[in-house]
Amino acid sequence: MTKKMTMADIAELSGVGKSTVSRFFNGGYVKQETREKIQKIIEEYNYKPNAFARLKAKQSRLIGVIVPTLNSKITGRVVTSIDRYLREKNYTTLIQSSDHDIDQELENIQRLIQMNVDGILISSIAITKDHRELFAETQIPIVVLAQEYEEGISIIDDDYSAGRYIGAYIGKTGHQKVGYIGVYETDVAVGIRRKQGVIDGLKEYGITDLIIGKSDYSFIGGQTVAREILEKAPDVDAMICATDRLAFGAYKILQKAGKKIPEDVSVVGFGGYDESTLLTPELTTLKFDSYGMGYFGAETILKMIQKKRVSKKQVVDYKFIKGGSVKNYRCAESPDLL
Amino acid sequence: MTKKMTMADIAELSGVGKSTVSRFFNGGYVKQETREKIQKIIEEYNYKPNAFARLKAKQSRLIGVIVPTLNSKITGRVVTSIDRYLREKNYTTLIQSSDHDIDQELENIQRLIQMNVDGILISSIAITKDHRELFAETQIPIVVLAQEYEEGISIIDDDYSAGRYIGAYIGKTGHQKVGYIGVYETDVAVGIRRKQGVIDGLKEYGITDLIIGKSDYSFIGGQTVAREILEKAPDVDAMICATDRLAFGAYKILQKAGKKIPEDVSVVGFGGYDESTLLTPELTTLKFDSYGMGYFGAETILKMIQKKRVSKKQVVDYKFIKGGSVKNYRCAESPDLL
DNA sequence: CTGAAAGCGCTTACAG
DNA sequence: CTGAAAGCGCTTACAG
Repeated sequence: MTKKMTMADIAELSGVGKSTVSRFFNGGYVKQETREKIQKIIEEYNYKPNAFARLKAKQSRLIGVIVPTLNSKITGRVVTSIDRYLREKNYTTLIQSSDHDIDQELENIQRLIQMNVDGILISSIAITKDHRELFAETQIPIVVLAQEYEEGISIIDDDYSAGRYIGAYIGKTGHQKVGYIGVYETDVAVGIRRKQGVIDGLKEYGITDLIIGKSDYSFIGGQTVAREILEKAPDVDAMICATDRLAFGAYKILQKAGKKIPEDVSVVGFGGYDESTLLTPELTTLKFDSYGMGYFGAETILKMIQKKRVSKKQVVDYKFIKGGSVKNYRCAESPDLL
Repeated sequence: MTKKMTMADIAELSGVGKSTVSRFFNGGYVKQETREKIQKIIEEYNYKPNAFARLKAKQSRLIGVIVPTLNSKITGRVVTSIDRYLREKNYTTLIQSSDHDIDQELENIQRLIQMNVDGILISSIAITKDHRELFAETQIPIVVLAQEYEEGISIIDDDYSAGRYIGAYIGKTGHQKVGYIGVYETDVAVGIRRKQGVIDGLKEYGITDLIIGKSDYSFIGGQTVAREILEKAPDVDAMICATDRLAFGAYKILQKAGKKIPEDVSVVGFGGYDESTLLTPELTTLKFDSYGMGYFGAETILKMIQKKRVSKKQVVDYKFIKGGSVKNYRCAESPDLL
């Protein structure tokens, strides 16, 4: 393959028409004998068809994946999972990052549409009116990841239920003064639903007066809000953090302030990063099935392409991970009761 | 844009020929007046040309980026940086993950070549004979990231020097029995050069007898090797880890074994992840400039496309990050001397 | 089961 | 400065 081979070259070398070579690749009728001749040439020259030249094809076998950032543990897991699934099924994954910028995200959507992808998986931090308009205009199947999307298909974490679980856990263990480090409400899944779950979970145990702060998704942001909470409520005895990374920020600030975790302040997060088990004490957290989200997302988009039936909304599982960062006030001598 | 617009549509709507619209996008001669007419229609319909239909174009304005995994902090930084630079310059980044599989990586290279990308940035964990053959066959500019590539252009971390720095640091602080948690030697940069630097740095201080273990890049791998070292040399007083993630594994094992860091065993890594400052004690480590690597890689590939001169090898900087995981035996009362 | 021909959405000499 | 025409590497009816 010293020069780039084309389908015409392969056709000539194998002594067949190029339509036949095309059919060979797209699963059309080709006699076994012809098939073998083509196969031989392809292997000899290591030929791979140019996926982008399939201008007229109904299917491009290209799937676009849009992520808010390439810098996140969770995103890494989701995309890895998608890519594995799709590659297995002979699709090519086109990954685009929006770098937390809505305009860039909209641009990415348009670009992928123009690129004639067969489907788009989008993990957005917020579905805006512009998104809805773009989605409505196109025929291309779209699956929204991690955010609920009423007008279409989505795969979501069970944010409300997870939040409620954690809220109840903190209530049940006898905490009194609770701080919440959340994210902005443009992110409906995490900023609203997860938070609401936490609030409702706490309410079950009579805790209604919590201190709520908001942050972006950064380590620094977590620190800033933790500091604010500590100033407003020096007697805070628990910090619930919308993500593990925010919890990392809380750890940092609490340590600096000379507060012991969990003796003085309990900390809990959402995420279940590997690193969390290394903290002292290990972070109590809740792990969403990110690989599952990627898997179901990929599976669903392929089903949609094949016009199969898919559920409007699929909810992926989560798992509670008990670390040592939450104190049990109710039952100090047997903390494993919970 | 209820249907997909084509250049022909835009041409018709603006009352010009489609060659003119094409020229508009590619910086050819277009009269100001005509330019405005086209501009107006484009904005109205929010048209974006289909990057994949530029079959005949000399330039596709597509740059392929191949990474070993999407699951790494460092890779995330590098790719984010590349994507920002390229987007700024109006190029589209096509990210492909090899998922630590050489065959998949080779496939990715071929696929990108067939896709007619203008250039390829490849961060490989190993350059094999197959790589060299593929690279030699194509005319497409290629920049290798993180590995030295004698036959071409590369951007590398200064692995030897960094290793030597750390080795000398551990020697200087008076350690005696040193374990090294490295990676396999197929990864020349980390598996060989970084290790050699460590060995030479230690030698400067008379330490020649170290216990060397090898691992993949995983948390679990780090644990396994740390355990082995501990068995072989219960009196080990320092563990040098080829990456922070491996150091995390070492922390885990040492904690389990009841060894205090750094009183009983010092630990040091390479990476400089944010999380490392959260460990107790904070991990002493060395941070490579991954954003710089992405930036220089992107800059270099564009220069190559424009047939400008580029250096064969560019070395990105590193920074020593002093945590609290290394004990200074030489001068225990003023540990900040170093 | 196979090939010639038209067409996908764009770019590029070329003639004006 | 602009447009008609040919061509990029593929796919798809269609006729055989």
